[in-house]
Amino acid sequence: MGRADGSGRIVSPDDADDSGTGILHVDMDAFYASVEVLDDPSLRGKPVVIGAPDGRSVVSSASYEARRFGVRSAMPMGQALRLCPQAVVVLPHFDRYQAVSAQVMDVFRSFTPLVEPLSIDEAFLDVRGARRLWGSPGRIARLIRERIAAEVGITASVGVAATKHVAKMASTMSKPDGLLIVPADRTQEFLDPKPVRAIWGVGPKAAEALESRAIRTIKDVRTTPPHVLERIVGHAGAERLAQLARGIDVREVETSRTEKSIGHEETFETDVADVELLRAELLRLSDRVAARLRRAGFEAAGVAIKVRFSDFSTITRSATLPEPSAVGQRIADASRDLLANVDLRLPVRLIGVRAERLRPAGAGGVALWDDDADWKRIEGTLDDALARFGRGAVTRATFLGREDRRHLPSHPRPPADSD
DNA sequence: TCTGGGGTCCTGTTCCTT
DNA sequence: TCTGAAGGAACAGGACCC
Repeated sequence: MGRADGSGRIVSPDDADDSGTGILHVDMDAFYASVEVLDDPSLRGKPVVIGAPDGRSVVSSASYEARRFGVRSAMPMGQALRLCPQAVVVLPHFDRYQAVSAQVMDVFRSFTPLVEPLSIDEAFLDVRGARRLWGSPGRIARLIRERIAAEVGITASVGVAATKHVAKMASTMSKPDGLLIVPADRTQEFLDPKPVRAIWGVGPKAAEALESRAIRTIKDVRTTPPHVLERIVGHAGAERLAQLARGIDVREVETSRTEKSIGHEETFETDVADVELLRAELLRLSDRVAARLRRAGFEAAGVAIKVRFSDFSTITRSATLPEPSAVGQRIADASRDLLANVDLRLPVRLIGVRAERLRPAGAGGVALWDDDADWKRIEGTLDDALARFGRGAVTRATFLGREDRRHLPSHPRPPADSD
């Protein structure tokens, strides 16, 4: 979601050149706040702030009326209300946002199957194959904006370009309720004067590091030698920055994505020093994580916990599970073992559980050996296998994941030809 | 002013295996 | 049997995004 207040908005004229383009980035304007206004028209024109009005909450979304007072997403609610005391604070309704999001995504898919949802309120579209049916990318962008306004009742901003990165930058600049087209042969002139902070992936830290070395614009990035860039942002970062600064972005619009982790975390209303309370909270969070794993048909091979102390310092601890699981108690046991090795020198402000290295439940299976080193592979969990062959018959076992192999503790490596 | 909750990706370190 | 190098996996932490 955009965080700016809409000043400095740039939009394309109706007859704008869209040659060489084909990637759209569509972003709803102040999405949560817009949905609340849609559902309660008396909020229209008022500074609306989404979040809990008290405690330790932060702003999830703010209407453009609120943004004019300096209110931004992720700002502590107390600070937001000092900036804009007349703001109407509305508790979030995530189910409703999901439903509206699905409606919007349906509009996208009526133009092209190549839709990559980035989050609840934005997506990339590849419309290069939709020209014959719907017209040029610029025309498709206009149609999409019209249909979202007419059918859903909220506004969206759209960036049109030859690549995902430039399309995303363009939609951000056109906000709110705008459309900005960057024809392919004007990409470099579009990029060059922009601040480094405008590059997707350059946050406050990287921007400060770059600016302290007089690298302030994208043109500066483009003309900085690779080894200098690498010293500032690391190998992978330098390579990515150098490419994006030249308008090169080879990433395709990906229609399917598999989750890599599922987690829950919670900030306590007041800091907690009681270990038993922390352990109880880990069980509750583990149950929620496990339920989501099962719903999604996944098992986790690893578990991580996160502990944030009263001074806001944060640590994480992670471990590999004895075997992949989607059972709350197993995840909770592992989480509690991890917590036992944390130095609880300060009261705890936040605690979280995350299931990592997800794999389809039952996929991969296990390989089992008997004493003669004959081995069999079966689908399912180790428990399934032991039930089938008997505990005594199995002397060695290993999980056979799709991309990796993890060994049971105290079991040796499988034979070299075992896969 | 006092910092949510959901994630992804990258880097450096350590440990294990070959 | 011991040692060291190389490579990979696991782990911890941080930056970043919405």
